[in-house]
Amino acid sequence: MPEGHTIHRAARLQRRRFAGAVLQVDSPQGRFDAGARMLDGRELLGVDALGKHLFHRWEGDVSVHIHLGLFGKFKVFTDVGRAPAPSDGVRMRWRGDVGVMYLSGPTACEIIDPDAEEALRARIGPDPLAVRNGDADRVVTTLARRRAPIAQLLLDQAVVAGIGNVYRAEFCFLAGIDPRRPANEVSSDDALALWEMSIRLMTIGERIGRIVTVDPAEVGAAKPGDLVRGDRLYVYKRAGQPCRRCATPVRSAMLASRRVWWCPTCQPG
DNA sequence: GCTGCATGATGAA
DNA sequence: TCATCCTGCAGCA
Repeated sequence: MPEGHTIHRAARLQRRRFAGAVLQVDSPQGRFDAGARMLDGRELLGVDALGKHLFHRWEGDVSVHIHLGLFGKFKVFTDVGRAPAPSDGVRMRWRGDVGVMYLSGPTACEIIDPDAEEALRARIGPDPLAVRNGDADRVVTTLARRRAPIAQLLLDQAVVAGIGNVYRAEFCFLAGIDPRRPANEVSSDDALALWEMSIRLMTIGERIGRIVTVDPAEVGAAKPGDLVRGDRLYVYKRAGQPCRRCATPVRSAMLASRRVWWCPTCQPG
């Protein structure tokens, strides 16, 4: 499910499997009929991701913008003959010699022109999975200037791109910061630590395809991929359960209409 | 079968 | 801050 690591992983896997292939494109659901007709029979040239946005580059200078939103999913089937029938909700389908891909539930699936793409990219902040020079400074500076709760800003895609509700709660835990603390009261060292852990942990998430923030050594595992469900996160959705570090019950609250979790002892206000 | 919820984001008020 | 859109699935009757 879709935080930035999911999108970047999807982009990488789609690139590997489908780039260079001529694809049959349609929209079983019908809501992308016009776009699908335009793409049908073209070669997919490339796939790239920025934050939670993904772009498909097609032969003939056509780009498609995808945003999975909360519900969107890509499903890829390697064995063309054995791909299941698409569900009613499949917005876009690809079929080719190399595989089959179904996209369902996206917030956005649209042909995008260069100007619109440029405008979109301009409002996306630094992406921990696509780091550029100056990104760390930009994030630290932005956080230092804003009074909104730190956890709220970590979800703001103009501030940092790709972090979602799971990672933001986990990063605040690992930094020892109460998620409700105003961002301008977070030290620049802590802000930098948040940025650097987002790079480290989201990179792991992109590689293994799931969110793991718990240090494997803490639960006697060798690597993040070995952690079982239930051991992978410190605070997300663990309200009332004991903190893994200090046993204090994990708390939760709504923050700008999204729920956030934290340990009141490890994350003092 | 129905209800509510979920790792997201937007536009109106 | 609220309503709305997007889909699938767990939990319940």
